[in-house]
Amino acid sequence: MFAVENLYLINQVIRMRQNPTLKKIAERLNVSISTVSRALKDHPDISPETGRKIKELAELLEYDPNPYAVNLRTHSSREFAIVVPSLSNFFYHSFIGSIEEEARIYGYSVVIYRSSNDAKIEQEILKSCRHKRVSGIFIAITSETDDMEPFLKMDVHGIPVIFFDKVPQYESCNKICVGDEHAALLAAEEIIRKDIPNILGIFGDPNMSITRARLQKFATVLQQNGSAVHLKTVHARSSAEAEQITLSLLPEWMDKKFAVFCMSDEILAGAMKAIQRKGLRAPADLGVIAISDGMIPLLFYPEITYAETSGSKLGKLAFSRMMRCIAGSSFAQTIIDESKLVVGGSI
Amino acid sequence: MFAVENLYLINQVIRMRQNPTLKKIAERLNVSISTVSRALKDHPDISPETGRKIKELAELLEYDPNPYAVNLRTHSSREFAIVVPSLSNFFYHSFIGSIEEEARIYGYSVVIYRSSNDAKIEQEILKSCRHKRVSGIFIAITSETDDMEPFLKMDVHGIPVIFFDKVPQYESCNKICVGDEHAALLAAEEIIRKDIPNILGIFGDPNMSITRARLQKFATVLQQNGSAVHLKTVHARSSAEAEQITLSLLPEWMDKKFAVFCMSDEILAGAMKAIQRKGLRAPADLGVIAISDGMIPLLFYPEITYAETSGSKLGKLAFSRMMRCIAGSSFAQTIIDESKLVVGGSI
DNA sequence: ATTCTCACCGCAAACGTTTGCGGTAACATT
DNA sequence: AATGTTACCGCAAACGTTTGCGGTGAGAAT
Repeated sequence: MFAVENLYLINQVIRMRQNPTLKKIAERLNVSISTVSRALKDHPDISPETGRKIKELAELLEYDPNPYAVNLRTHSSREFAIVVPSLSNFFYHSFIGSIEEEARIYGYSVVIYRSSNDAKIEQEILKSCRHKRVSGIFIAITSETDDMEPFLKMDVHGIPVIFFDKVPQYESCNKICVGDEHAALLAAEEIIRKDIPNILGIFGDPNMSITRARLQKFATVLQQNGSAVHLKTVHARSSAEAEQITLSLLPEWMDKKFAVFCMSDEILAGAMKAIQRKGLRAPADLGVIAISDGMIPLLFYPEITYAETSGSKLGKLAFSRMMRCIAGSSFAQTIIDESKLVVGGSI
Repeated sequence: MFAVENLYLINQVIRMRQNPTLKKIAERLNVSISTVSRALKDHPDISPETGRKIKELAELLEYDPNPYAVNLRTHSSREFAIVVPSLSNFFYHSFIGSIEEEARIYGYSVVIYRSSNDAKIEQEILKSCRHKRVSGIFIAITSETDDMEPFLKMDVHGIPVIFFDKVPQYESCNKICVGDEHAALLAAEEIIRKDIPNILGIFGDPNMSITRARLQKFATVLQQNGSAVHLKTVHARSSAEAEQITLSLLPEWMDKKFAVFCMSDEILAGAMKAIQRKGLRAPADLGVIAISDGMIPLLFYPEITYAETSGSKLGKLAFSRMMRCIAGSSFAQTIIDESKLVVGGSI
């Protein structure tokens, strides 16, 4: 008596614990597993009658195919990986958010990896992606990544790789980048429009390609403008350094009409701190303009005018490129996302 | 001749494309699959000699077990899920980062899901987690989540759930929360220490438990302090609303010695905009103090004094709780993370 | 009555692991 | 010489799916 009750209980528990499988549905309906499998995907070989019954029961039991079994059989994971150097960055968040949104629609899930800007960790992540047979990889590489071989290996394994934001030099791969030149152009044009003669341009690490691109274009546009614009450029490797530099430079600019240009959010944060510290206010005492992902500029009053580099737009572009790769397009392409000027009131 | 060459090529490609498996290693070494499997996990039944050879070859071929096959067999995915209402939030980033870091050490990977604060999507995510048999779930629930049933279902399936930050009322589950009361206490104490008689307290949506907790404690501590502190509390549901309210209230406070308390980063951002707009400066014109995750306060000069609610610390706590659950601890616990005061210069 | 179509369905192998169980030598114990 | 022990290793089933192929019965065509 006790034993029977016990067994019943155990069965109950097992029933509860286990997800329904094809086999269970098949047994309940006295058909074969293959029939159930086919019915669930509307295979023409299945009669309408049988199909209906199977689908009804599957619905009732909340059947969902076991993704691991499916993958083992078909090698398709319906899972994307996004690899970024860091998560503390508004740009990547909006990128991730945008990919995630699209992926949901197509029934994919998204795994997010953080390389901590460490090439070693990046390698490990790539390996794990290979073994997990992800459907595709979106990656912003670390600043020290120089070996393309792991990425080519992905290709051999049939896993498409879309580089975004931080992309390698290597030509024939899919890259989706921010329009560095275009953003710099927009900022420079706004400065010219406001007719400001003196510019303090604060840029990032001169070794980064993004710095070179933005600086070069920014300088060129200002120079091309007939009137003599005086541009002084400095480099800061961190927010704190940007603050320091700005702080030490501000005094000598105070007697002229001038503006500060910050090439990134990080630098903007530092520069704004120095500006506040000196008790200055835009746009009365100076102009401020930046290239930004669009969060920091909104924290100040007046809001900072900036050329936006939109992560979510980049995400959409990257995703559609990815889908094309999955559909079989083997051809590599570099897409550059144009920027747009968001006018605050700081210049 | 051509055919032979062709075949060779095809074989090459196939060799390249396919990850090494137990079977391949076994064939190369003329041993059985079981032996390889056991050797790779140092099973005592395997002779040192055989073990060495197998491990060497496995190393050479960069063998890694196919996670899908392993899961199918063992039902262990070594994969955690983190579910958050939104990604645009510094607190969640640092939480995610911290979980991810720990997980890497233990050989787990992390999937991040975003519920968009929508209970429907949250449901779907949970279902997908169940079917993927994730090893565990960290979740900050949406504000509309009221049904505990899906979570209990997880338990039945043997998937531990750790609630963090936004947790349900329900008693017997694992919750890791920010010490709302403690943070409010720290802020209030600092205000008392600075001997400021008038306080404008800006709080969030009065229906949120977090608001109630912070408000209640904050008010109580101020009241308990013998000297008569005047506290006016207002509620804002967004950054913009906080700005509006602050803007309209500031004029009437200008003639007194006062401070603004912001219960969150969102509100702080709005309030600071109003303060800048009025041309006021802390700490000369007014005091500013907040409860924050620690990013926004650093953008201003002087930096805002705040009681920190650390996502990364919460992550560490949540992770160790998770590991204990996986190890078999069935007992539920609520952990509250104490806050700490970070002194800027705004009060 | 024989053959041909078709619509419908099941068999069985395969994906790559893990693991209980059983087997075989070699050597030590009676 | 028979038995026991020990160290090593392989067989085979199972996890849940997908899919090529072959089979059955019913009706149509010859």
